Amino acid sequence: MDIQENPSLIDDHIIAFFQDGVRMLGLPKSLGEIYGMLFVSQRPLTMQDLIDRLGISKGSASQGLKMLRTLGAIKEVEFTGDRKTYFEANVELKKLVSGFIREEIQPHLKSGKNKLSQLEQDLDNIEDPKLKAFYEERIQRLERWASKAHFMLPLLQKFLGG
Amino acid sequence: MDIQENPSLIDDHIIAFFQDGVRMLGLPKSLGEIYGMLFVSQRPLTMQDLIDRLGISKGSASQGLKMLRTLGAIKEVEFTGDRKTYFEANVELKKLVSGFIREEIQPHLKSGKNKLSQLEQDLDNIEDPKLKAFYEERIQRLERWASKAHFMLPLLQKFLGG
DNA sequence: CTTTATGTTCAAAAAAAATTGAACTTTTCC
DNA sequence: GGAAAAGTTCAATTTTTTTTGAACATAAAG
Repeated sequence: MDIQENPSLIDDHIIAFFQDGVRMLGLPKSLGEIYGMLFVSQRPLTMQDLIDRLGISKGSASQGLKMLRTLGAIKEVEFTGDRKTYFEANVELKKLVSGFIREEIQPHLKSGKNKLSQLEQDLDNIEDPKLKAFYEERIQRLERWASKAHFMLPLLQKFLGG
Repeated sequence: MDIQENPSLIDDHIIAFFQDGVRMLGLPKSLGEIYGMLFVSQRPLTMQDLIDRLGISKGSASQGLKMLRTLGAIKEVEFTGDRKTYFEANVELKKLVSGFIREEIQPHLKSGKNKLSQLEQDLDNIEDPKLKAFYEERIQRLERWASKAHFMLPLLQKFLGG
């Protein structure tokens, strides 16, 4: 077994934890690495810190930080007399969940709703009543699903927000 | 605007709906196509039906059906005197949700739990009390997240199962 | 036993997604 | 102004995921 400096080992493990975590959510691995690194840091870090420690490119770091900001998963910290922007992790689950819902789930539900309106219009062009009844049932089912998904989001937030 | 046979048009729209739907869940597009096709069919279909109608390969169809079966999203139907296996969609949301949780979410949570045990062990090797306290707080936080995720699943099922 | 229909498997190909790095912009400092 | 530091952008590349299709299995029918 290797002997290794402890904080570095535990940091690696936490970063790996987030690498997998974001994978489950369908987000790129580098997002997890960056967030994990910030999560486990006692002080805010610059983009260059992340590049050095994680061995990722400038482009990845910049894009990853941008997306994490959009998701509300990190916040910027400015120090007077220092041109660099520092970042730290938002560690409240509530914020992470609401950002994810807003950026990753809502848009899908919205586009799903649009598709459902289109489907309702499609129905008008079906003559055969039997066939029409069948499609109506199916589309209504999809609408019930969409509605449940819609009403579940606030519940999710409430439950994870405490 | 094109004039097109109606059921085929609406079928395409429903199939597209599921193509996007599975994408949101991180599943391959062909799964959505196959499920959508079955969802919108008034009678069970064979693998060959799916290949012909969707224009996908035998391999895709076979693998897709296998995965949908594992997810509990479809069921097999046998007709006496017919060698082929027919498939139909399970259209109860409850079944879809529980299959997805079982196959796609639980394994991730399980592996996350293992990683957390490892992290607790890592803690033992940290000497500096200040540092140790910091890491302890972070790991505890992750454990609270994992616990919430764990307890949310039955809620999800309950809410979506009605 | 041989042929044909049905279905599975998996290495290779194709497609999609993530990452890189070089060119570019902006800001600060001299 | 111009040099240097910090950061962004995006076309090209790499990596990962999905799909294909040919070889293989299995089982029924002649």
